Amino acid sequence: MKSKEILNLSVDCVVFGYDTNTKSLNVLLIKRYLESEDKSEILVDDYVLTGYHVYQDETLDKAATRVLKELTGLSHLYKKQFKAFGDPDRLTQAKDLLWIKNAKFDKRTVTIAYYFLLKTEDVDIANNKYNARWFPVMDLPELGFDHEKIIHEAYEDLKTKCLAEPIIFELLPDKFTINEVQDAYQSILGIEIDNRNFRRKLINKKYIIPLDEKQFGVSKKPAKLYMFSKDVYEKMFQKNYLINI
Amino acid sequence: MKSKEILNLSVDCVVFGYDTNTKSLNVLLIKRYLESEDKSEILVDDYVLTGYHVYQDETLDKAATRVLKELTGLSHLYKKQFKAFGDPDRLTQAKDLLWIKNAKFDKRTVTIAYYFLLKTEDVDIANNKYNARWFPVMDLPELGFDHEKIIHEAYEDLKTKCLAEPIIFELLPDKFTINEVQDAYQSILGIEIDNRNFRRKLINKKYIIPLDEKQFGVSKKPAKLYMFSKDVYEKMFQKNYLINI
DNA sequence: AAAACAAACGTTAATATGACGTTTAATAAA
DNA sequence: TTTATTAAACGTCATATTAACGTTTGTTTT
Repeated sequence: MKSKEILNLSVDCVVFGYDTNTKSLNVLLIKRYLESEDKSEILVDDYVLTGYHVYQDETLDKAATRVLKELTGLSHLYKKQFKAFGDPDRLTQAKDLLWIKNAKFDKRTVTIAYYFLLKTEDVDIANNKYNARWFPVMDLPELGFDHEKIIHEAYEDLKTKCLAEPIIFELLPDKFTINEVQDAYQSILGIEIDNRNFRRKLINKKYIIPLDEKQFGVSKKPAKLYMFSKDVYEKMFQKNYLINI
Repeated sequence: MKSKEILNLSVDCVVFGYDTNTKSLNVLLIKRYLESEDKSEILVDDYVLTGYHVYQDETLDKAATRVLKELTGLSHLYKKQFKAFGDPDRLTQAKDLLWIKNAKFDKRTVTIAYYFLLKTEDVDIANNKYNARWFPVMDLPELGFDHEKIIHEAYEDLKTKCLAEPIIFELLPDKFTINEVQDAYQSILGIEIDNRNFRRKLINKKYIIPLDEKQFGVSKKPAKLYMFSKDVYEKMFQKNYLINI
């Protein structure tokens, strides 16, 4: 007979926001700050991902979408369920013991981790009820629980997916320059790319549509704007079975 | 305040076994057969993946490894946690209702799904206490619960991974011919590959080591044997940041 | 009008791929 | 013992892609 264990089931959302101006991939985090009852002691003072208990009759995907909506006000973003974290001691390490003793998490908590892709500018950070803040993925603050690990695994998955699918455009504005795409790849993958080769490669793609528009308000020669056509991409697309080992 | 819900937490294992002789990628399944108490009715008669409740103090990875060991007797195989399935109604569709009414699964069951890679021949199927059987992934039997979906998603993930990492060798014997590798790719990806081009490509890899050995017992010109050196692969390996969109 | 500079275009060699034809070495049949 | 058969293994060539550079163009700023 199976023993019934009380579990918590939650989703956690790694919200990746790319900032075209600073060329930085950021993660949206909320403050976890907790004082002891007599206010003599700060129990925890760090940042965490947003996540929440999955409601009784809710699918995992819906729970993640709900959490994201509450945090950012946004829906219909690129979403990926990338890993479940459910080791029995995952919330009971080191300093988090204090939090646990506060009886919030007395049982194993399994969290289904998702990541979302958007543009940093699309989140109205000033009016955010959770006081959420952006942090560059390369310069994260002190993180609670195992959330640093979760972010790290999300980032690894994102990097792999960037190479195989045109999800970079989920991170860029609808109209972008070739150099902005290059900057995004460079920043996210941590590599240098030759501009001339990259430009040629991108312009030759049928689903990169040149617009009759240029940047304006820039202090040098303004660059031509392009857009990504998901439509064209999907229609022309036939899986490229290149064995790249 | 969070409502506490009783949950079942389980792991499910998609065991992929490749058969070099039949050139078939197979999945290891066990029979689910259940009669009503008075034996007047067959409640369920189909196949399912092996899975089990995660023990109280067990990590998810260990639970999966334990289930695999009990099923196949094997350890140290290629393993990947690829997706969590936890929708509230996932075990309560159609005919599975009978099973549910039998009160085995009265609550939401979240399952963390893994897949494993091995050679079909490495499992001693005759002495398997669960009466496990191999089924070609392209010709699966009637499956219980949402296990067809789970297998399908595992297979899709495997195909993607095959293109980017040399995991094909997890499915092949230690010593193999070039044509056996080609057959494996063709069978798994469902494509045709030109033998002369494929051979050239593979032989040029430093981590494909030619052996001073040939096949024997074959009725035509015996082929040269090779092995894959994970060691060489990892040492020479520097991530190939080819943006393939 | 000139300087500054990013945007945009161009060149060439090396490498990889795709689509084929040919030779070789083993067993099986004559 | 020779010959046929067949998969293994090798070779060729045209095209495509990549890497590594140099050059020109078109704005804005001085």
